[in-house]
Amino acid sequence: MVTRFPPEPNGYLHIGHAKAAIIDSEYARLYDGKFILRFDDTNPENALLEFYDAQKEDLHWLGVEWDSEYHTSDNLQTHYKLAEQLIRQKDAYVCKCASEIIREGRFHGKPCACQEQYTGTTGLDLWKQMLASPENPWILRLHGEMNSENTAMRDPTLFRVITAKHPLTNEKYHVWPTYDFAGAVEDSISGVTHPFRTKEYELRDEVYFKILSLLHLRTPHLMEFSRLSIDGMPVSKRKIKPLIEQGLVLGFDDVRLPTLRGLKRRGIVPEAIKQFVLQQGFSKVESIVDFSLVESVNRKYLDPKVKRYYYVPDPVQLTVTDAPKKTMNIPLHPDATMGDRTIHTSSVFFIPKDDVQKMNIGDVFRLKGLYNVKITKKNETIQGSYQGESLIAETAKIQWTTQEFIPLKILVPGLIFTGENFNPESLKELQGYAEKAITDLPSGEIVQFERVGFVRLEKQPSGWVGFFAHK
RNA sequence: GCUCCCGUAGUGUAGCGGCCAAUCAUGAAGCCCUCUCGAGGCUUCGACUCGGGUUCAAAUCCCGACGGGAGCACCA
Repeated sequence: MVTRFPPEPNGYLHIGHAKAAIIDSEYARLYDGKFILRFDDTNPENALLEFYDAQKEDLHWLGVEWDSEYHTSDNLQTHYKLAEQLIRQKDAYVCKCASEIIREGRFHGKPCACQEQYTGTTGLDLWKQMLASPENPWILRLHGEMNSENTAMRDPTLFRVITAKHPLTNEKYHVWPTYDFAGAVEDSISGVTHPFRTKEYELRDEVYFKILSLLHLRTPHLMEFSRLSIDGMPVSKRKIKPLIEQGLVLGFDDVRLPTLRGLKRRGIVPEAIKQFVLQQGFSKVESIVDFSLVESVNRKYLDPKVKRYYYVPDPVQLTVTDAPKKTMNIPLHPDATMGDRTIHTSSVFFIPKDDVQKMNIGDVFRLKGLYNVKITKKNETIQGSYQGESLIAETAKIQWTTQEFIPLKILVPGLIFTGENFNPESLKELQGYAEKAITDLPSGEIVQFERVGFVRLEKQPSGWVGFFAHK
């Protein structure tokens, strides 16, 4: 079994690409086959040099590995030869009509005069002229079935002239194959046995098979699956680009976006994406998945292996009047092999306002991992008294910091779209104090802030910032 | 408008004619456990779009309706 993942190098990869890449690579792995990465760079107006590498980086991060890679643009000479063959066989013709005329003809199922005239020897001649000079902006069309009920079969375009400079071939070529032609031909000649694609291409299957059969090329076994969409997280550049341009999101790696870079930045791990995608299976059923499914899978990966720290949102000062000075080694995880951090305490602490509001004078709570405190005064700040170290059942265990804290802002992503509209409330902020120990962590580390959630920490020039992944 | 695809709990998914008073996950509720509101354990809730047909037997096959999605580009 040979599969392939054929992205167009025109942007960063997103969860939808991930689904395709994972399905492709997993099938190949399952059947001990080969998996090819092919850049479908047949439109120089779209392809951008930076994205060849960016997409590879994204795939590496995802944990998708391929056996070989190449660019469709490497093979244009082959495509030209095959085109010639079709023209010679009178299965393709040069069409000089304006695009509106062509559109109308296809709509009504009526062929234009070019179909008869510009094929065979005459067609070959015109084709050569197309190749010779971009001054002849004609197209090459398949002689399909103009009266087919499947509109994709009404003499689709096979090649067109594009003069934009291509990131790899520069100005060497100006006649480029369309998706229909390039996709079919490349799948076939590169040895792909099972090309998977999303089901919006279904109507093009007939074109795909027709092209290959006219060319007497091997026919792969096409398979379709549905697009993966996440509720409130659109994937289309059409929707995301304006947001970036207007400065509403930070970039393609914004934590609210379902791009691989956005997900990574938010603290979603590749294993979770993979498992999530595999869980969806691949059927043709359209579904709009809830992001909570991703969160749940991710949480299960993170929980056993991520260090736990204290973060106090909306801190309120607590002074423990008779506090013993202590030096504590508090474990970073119930799994003791993950080590601990040392905290020196005095009489001053900070605890979350939310918890303070729920408590009254006389209540006893526990500074988690430290000791018990009884509230004696409650104003702007609160005062408490030391109540010993032994665990008391049913007391609230609250996370805390000492005066040795670092202020930390945590960005909390929400759904970036509500229906068709940008959600201006989609990025909230948490202000609070984190224990100093997190500054020893490498930038990019994901931690669990107890009772808050999983957060990816990033060291920026202006200091540490947290990105909330999920509870 | 025309053509194609799809339709199982709130969400995602398994099911491919009898093993289905329908699987698993997620979610919600409750209990247990735990020095977290997380994780783990247990329990509960919750679905075959509708109407016909074929069959001894239908979530599974056929037809129709309804609902959703896609295509009708010189984009992939």
